[in-house]
Amino acid sequence: MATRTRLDHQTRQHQIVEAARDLIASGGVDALTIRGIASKVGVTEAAIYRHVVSKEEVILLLIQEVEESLFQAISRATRSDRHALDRLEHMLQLHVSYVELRQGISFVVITQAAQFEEPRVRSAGRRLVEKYLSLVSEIISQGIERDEIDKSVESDAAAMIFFGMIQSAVTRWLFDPSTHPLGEKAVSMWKLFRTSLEFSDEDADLHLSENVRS
Amino acid sequence: MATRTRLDHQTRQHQIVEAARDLIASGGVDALTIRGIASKVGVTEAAIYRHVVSKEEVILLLIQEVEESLFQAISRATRSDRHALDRLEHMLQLHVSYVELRQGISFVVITQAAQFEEPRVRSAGRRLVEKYLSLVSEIISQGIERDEIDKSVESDAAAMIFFGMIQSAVTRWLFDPSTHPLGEKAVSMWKLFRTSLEFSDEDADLHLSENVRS
DNA sequence: GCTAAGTATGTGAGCGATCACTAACATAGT
DNA sequence: ACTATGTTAGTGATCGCTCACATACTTAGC
Repeated sequence: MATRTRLDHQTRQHQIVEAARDLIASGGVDALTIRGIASKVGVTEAAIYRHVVSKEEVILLLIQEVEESLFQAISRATRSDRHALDRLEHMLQLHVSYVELRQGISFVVITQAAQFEEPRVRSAGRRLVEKYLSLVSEIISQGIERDEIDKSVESDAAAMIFFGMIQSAVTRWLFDPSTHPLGEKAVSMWKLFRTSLEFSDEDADLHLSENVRS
Repeated sequence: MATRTRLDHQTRQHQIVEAARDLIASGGVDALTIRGIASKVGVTEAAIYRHVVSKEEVILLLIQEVEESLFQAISRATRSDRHALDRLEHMLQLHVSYVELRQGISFVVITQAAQFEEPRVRSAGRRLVEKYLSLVSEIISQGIERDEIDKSVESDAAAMIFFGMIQSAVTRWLFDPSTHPLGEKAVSMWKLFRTSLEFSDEDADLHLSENVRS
């Protein structure tokens, strides 16, 4: 028998989450099985349960991992103190790159969890979506305070449109990646959407001078 | 034993699709089983297979039914010859009402089908999404021709944002219907989005944004 | 420093539940 | 008689999960 490799708890858990991510990315949620994870990790099914109490925990860990890596990926855009519109544009671009890199399992996982029955999975998904929306909404609110975004804009509605742009781009991209490149669609949508955040003409002179001065 | 009721093929197929819709609406795609359908229809499992060759056919019939009923529901908004922006607003409102009435199984079904493996289900989902986007895009193009919408608007990008607004509203609503009423969210997003379609003093707008942001 | 005990990580086998689907047979409607 | 619509009773596959047992690694007593 080949030498049985023994790895510690933490490493195995990490491998499990990674395997889970791969399985979903390649075969959808239906493909996420303990058997499949065991096979990918290279151990038996029972061994998986040494490091995870249930399939539900795998999903929760996966959502947590998605949350951490996504916010890590887009953090570069959020923590700068540049113009709010630039931050949003950068954030959109980073998010799109993240989805491409991870084969679409960021919000796909979540929206599917939306109608899962397990209450914990459901609320984990909801928390992630709300956290994301809050982040976008916050950037917009700051932009309004700094007179970088029109003050008539409702930040919550704007955040939802932002979120929706990603959802629609990803949906189409998942159906046919080659004819609907994520990046290009995102750019053209952003080009249009940003016009609704910018100042309208009536206040143009006033705000222009204010911004230039500062 | 109670008298066995015998119904014709067409009626049974209709019952099957309706049962499938209910099952998904209440328990997600995982809840869609032939057993569940049989139970809801009130016959045995084997009887279902008298009217449908496979579970895949049930899904295809369901997508077809969603397509027909959705386009029927929003047709009132599209065939009028009113202002393009009014048509879009009306369409959004009708679509939202439709989703509420049908408990969210319009695009939820579809986006989940996006990562199904079955090629036929996949392409049926894609066809529906593309058909919807074409409809919205067409309205916008007409609006541009009639000088009702700014000619710098890319109709495809605008259609995707429109589609995304529905997706994000539904996603949030599915998580928590009471705190995120579909109609209200749609209205506030539309209020914002329509400003990017309306005419603006393009030259002024363009120069303003460039000056401010560089 | 050696060894015995204890613990963490593995395996193989299998349990009960559920899935989509089918075969053999029954009976209602034409 | 014939066909369409049912039923009962199963099949094999797969699922999440568990149990009894094996072995690698860590630690404590001497």
